Amino acid sequence: MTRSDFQRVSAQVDFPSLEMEVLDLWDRIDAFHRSVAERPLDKEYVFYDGPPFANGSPHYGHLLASVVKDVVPRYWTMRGYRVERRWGWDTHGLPVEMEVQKQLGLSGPRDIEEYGIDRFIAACRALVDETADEWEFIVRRLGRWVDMENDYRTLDLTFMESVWWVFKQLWDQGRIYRSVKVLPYSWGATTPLANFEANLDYRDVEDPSITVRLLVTDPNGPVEAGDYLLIWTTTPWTLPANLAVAVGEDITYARVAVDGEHYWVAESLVTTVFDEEALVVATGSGADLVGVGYEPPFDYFADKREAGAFRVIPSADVTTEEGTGLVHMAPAFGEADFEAFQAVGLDVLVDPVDAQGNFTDAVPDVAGVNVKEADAKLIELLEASGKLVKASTIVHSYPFCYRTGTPLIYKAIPTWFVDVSSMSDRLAELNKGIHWVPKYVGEGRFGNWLENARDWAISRNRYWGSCLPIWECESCSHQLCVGSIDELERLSGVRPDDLHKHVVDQITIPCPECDGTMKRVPEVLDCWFESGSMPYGQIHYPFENKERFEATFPAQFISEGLDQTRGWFYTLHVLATALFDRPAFQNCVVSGLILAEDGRKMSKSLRNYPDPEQVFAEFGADALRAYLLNSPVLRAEPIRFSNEGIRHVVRTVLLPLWNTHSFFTTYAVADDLTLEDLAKAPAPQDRPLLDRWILSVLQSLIAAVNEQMEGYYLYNVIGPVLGFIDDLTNWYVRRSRRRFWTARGEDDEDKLAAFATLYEVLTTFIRVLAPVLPFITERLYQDLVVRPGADGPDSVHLADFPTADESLIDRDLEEAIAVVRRVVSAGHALRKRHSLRVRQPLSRLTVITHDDRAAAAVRQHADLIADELNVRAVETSRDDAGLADLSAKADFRRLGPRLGADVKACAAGIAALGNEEIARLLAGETLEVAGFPITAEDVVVTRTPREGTVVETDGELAVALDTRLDDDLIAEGLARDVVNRIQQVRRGAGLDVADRIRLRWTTDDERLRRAVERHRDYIARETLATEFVQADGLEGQSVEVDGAALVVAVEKA
RNA sequence: GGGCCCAUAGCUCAGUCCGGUUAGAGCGCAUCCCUGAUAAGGAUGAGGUCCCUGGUUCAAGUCCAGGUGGGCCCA
Repeated sequence: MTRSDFQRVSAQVDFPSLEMEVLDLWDRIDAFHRSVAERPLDKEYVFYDGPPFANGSPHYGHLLASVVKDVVPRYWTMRGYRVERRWGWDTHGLPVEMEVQKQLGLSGPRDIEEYGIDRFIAACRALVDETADEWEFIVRRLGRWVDMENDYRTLDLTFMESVWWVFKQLWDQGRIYRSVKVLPYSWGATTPLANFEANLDYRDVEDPSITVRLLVTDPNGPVEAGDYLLIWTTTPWTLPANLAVAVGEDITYARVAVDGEHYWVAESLVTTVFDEEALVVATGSGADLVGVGYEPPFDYFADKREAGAFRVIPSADVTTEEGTGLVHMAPAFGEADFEAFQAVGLDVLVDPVDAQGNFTDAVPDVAGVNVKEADAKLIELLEASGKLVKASTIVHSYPFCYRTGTPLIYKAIPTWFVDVSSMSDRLAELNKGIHWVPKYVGEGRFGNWLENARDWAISRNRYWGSCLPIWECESCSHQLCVGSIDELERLSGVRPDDLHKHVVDQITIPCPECDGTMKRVPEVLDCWFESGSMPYGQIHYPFENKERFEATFPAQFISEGLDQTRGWFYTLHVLATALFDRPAFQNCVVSGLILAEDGRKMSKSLRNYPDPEQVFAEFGADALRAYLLNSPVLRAEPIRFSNEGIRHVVRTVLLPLWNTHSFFTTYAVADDLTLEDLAKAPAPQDRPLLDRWILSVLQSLIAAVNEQMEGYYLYNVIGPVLGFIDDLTNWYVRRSRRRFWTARGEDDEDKLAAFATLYEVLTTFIRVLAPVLPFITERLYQDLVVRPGADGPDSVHLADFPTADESLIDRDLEEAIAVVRRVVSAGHALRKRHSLRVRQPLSRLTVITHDDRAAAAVRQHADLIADELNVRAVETSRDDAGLADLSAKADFRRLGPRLGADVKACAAGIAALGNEEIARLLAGETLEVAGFPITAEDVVVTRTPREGTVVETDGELAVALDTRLDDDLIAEGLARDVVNRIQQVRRGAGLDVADRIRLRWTTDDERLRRAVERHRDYIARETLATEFVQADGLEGQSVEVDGAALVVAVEKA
C-alpha cells in the first residue's frame, strides 16, 4: 500500500465519462452557485445573455455562443469578480406562431381569430414551455454555467411591463410615429408577412406583360408636349394607383419617332421595345426628364395632381435590364416605389385595394373585383382609351402565400416607427466607446449601419408578443401611451395580471378629449424591441431594482453571432442611446457562422454535420470548446466544422496534458511522494536550470493568456497554450524523466525539485486552462490538489486565475534553451542524414557560431546537449575551419532606408563576397562594398555545409559531429542497444516499470560479450536487474544487437 | 444593387495592422528514430503562379486602384 498522497492515474482515459463525473461533482458541491456567491458583492462583472428563441432545438451556433458566454465569465470569476449569469428566453415572435399554427392547422389571422386569440396565445405559451428541457440538457453537457432557475423570459409580466416603460420613454421623446410600410401581403390570410415568409413559396406563373403610353402634358427639357412616355408592367392592377414615373438620372433616354408619334424609352432599349426600324430623333439624360408631367393611365385619382402626382421623378433603382427604362410607380404597392417618393419628398399615396385583395369603390370599373381578376378588364379599358401599346404574357417567378396558396401582393400597411435616423450621429459617437472583437465589425459593418440608420419599424400585425401600449379614441383619434400597469389601472380602472393581446385589447379608456372610447391599437411589438429592452426587462426596471440597475448598467460583456449586428446588438444600442445616452455594452465578441464540413450551411435534411450529442459522446465537451475557440469563428469568419478538427484538439491538448498527469502520479506513487515531501523541495530559484526554465515559460504563458483574455481575443489563447504543452511534454518531461525515478537517498534534492516543479506547473497550468477546459482541469485539480480536511477551494473554478510572477521569468534562460533546442534539432538532423543512430555515442559535437550569446548558451547547457545527442563532449568555436561555406546577404531592413535606390548595387556586391571577406566582416572589419562601408551588422550570414563534412546548419549556426569511433564508443553503443532490447523483453513480459528482475544472458559473439561484460553495471542499473548472470547454453529469448544474437531470460525478482 | 468579410502547400489555417529579398504551422503523405509517458512520443523530407490585372516603392503575400470567385447581412 502506497503512503503517497497521490493515486496513480492510468494513461488511458475516457474523456466523455470523465466529464459526466465532473458534472455530478459540480452538482454535489454546488460549484456554480458558489462560484458566484463567494465573490464579493462590490466587485461585479456584468454579463448579459442574448436571448435565444425558445422554440426549436439548440444547434452548433447556440453551442458556440454558449462556449464564449461561458469562457469569459469563468475567466473573470477566477479573476475575483462576481459574475451573475442569468439565462434569457426570447419567447415571443413569428416562429413560435408559425409552429403553433401548423400544430393547430390554422392558416392565418382569420383562422386564429375564429379559433380564439386567448386559446392561440395559450398554445404559444405552452410550446415555449416545452422546449426548455432540451436546452437545459445540452447547456449542462457543454459545461456552461448559467442560471436557468433565475432566468428571465420576455413573456413574464414584469418583463412586459418594463417594455412598456421603454416604449413610453420613446413616446415621450416624440420618437414614435405611425406611417405606412409596404410589406408582402397575403389576402388569403388577410395579413402582411415577414420578408422571409414571402420567400417561402415562389412559383413560375404566366402573367400579363403590357406596355402603356402616357401622354406628356407638361413638357420639360427635350420632352415636348404630345410626346409619350412608355412604361411597362406585369401587374396591370397596380396602374389605377399610378402616381409617378421614375427614371434613372444617369440613364440616357431617346425620343423615338414611330408612325408620326414620339415615344421616350431608354436609349439602350430602343431596339428591344420597337420591333420595326426605330428612328431616334433626340436624346436626353434621365435628369432632363425629371419634372415632366403626364396624363395618368386612369383618372380615378386625377385630383392628386395638385399634391404633385403624375410627374417624372428620379430613382436610383431604375435599370435598363427589362421594360422601357421608365418605371411605373404605385407607392402603395411597391417598396421601392414608396421609397422613391419619400426620397423626393412626395407625400401622396392611394390604395384602392381592401384587406381581401378586392378593389374598393374608388375604382368603380372594377369595384369588388379581386386585383388579379381585374387585370383583364383594366387592359380592355387601356386599349379603349388608346393607351395600350403592347400586350402579351410572360412566365416568371412570383411569390405565393405559403399558407393559403394565394398570390402575394405588396401593399402599404399602417406601421409604427421609432425615429432612429435623427439620432444616428449619437449612435455612431457612442459606438466608438465599445470594444468590438474583431474590431472591423464595430467600425465597418456596425458603424456604417449606424451612420445610415433608418427609422425602425416596430409593429407587427400579429398576436404573440408584447403589445404596443397605445390607446386611440374611436371618435376623435386622440392617442395616449401607457407606461405601466399602475397607469393603465388609473386610466381604465382595470388592473390586468397579463399584458398579452387577448387581455389588454379588452381594456378601454374613456377619452379625455371627447366623450369617446379609446381602444388599444391592434399591433404587437417586433420581438427585437424586447431583445433590446432586456437590460431593463430582466430586472423589472424601473419598477424594481433601481439601484441594482444603476450599478450594473451597461454590461461589460456580451457575445453573439455576426447576424446579430443588425439584430440584438443594434436594438440594445438604439434603446440605450435613446434612454440613457450610453452604450448598453462595453465589450462585444462577435462570432462567425458554423458551416458543415463540405462548406455548405448545416442542414438537417442534407445530414452534412454530426449530431452534437454524438460529438459529446465521442470527444467530450472540452474538446469541442477548445476546437471552437481555436478556430476562425471567433474572428467572425466562417468555420467548417469537422470531427477531424476536434480529434486534433484531443490529440494535441487533452491527451498530452493527461499523459503528463498520468506520468506525474505514476512516479509520485512509485516514490511514495507526499505533499509534505513537496514542501521540502528547494525554492524555485535554487532548482536546476531545466526547472527554472519551465517555470519561467509558464509565467510567460500566464502573462500572454491574461493579456489576450483581458482584450477578449479568445482566438489567441489556444495558440500559446499549444506551445507551452510542447515545451512541457517534449522537452521538460522528456529531459527530466530520469530525475523522477531516482531511488530514495540517491539525489533527493534534485528529485524533489523535479517533482515540485512538475506539480507546480500542472496545478498552475490547469488554472490557466480552467475557463476553456472546465472538465479535465477540474479532474486534475481534484486528483492533485483537493485533500480531505485541507484548506483551499474544492473546485478549480473557485480558485483564482494566476497572474504572472515576474520574479520567476528569466528571458535569458528562455532564449538560451531556444538555442539549445536549435542545436539539438540540428544534431538530430545530422545523425539522421548520416545514419548515425542516437544510441551510438560519439566523441564530440562542435557548435560554430559568431554569436557570443548563442555560444555562451551552448557552453552553459553542454551537459544537456551532450545527453540529448549522446556525445561525450560539446564544444563551441568561432572557426569555420573549412567545414562550411559562408554566404552573405544584405540586411535590407538596415540598408534599405540608408541607401535607397543604391541598395540594389550594394546587395549585389554583398552577395558576391567570398568566404575570406565574410570572415573578416565577422571578425569586426568594415569592408567597402559598391562604395558603401559595410559591417557585420549590415549583412545576414548563412552557412552551408561543405561537401564531405558532417555539418548541419541553421542560419548562422553550424553544428559539426566528430564521427570517428573507437572500441570504447562502440562497446558503449552496443551496451545501450542491449539495454534497449532487454527493456523490450521486460515490456513483452508485462512487467511493471518498477519491477526488479533476475537477468541471465549469453551470446556467441565475442565483441558483444565483451561489451556486455564491460558495461554490466550500467545495463543492470538501467534494466533494474538485481541479478545479472552469464549462463552458457541458456534457453531464452534471442534478440538481435547490431547483427549479433543475444539470448536473454528475464524473470521477476 | 449596397455594406462588411474571405481567397497563401492536396486539406484546415497563421503571417497582411507596422513592406525587407529563404512565406510558416497542423493534418495528410514518405522515410526514419525512440521505447521507464507506449492503444503514446519524436525527427527528417517532399509539397507554393501567396486569386487576377495594374499602380506606389530600392523592395509588395503585406500598401493603393480595378476585377474574378466565395460567405454573411441588408435591399
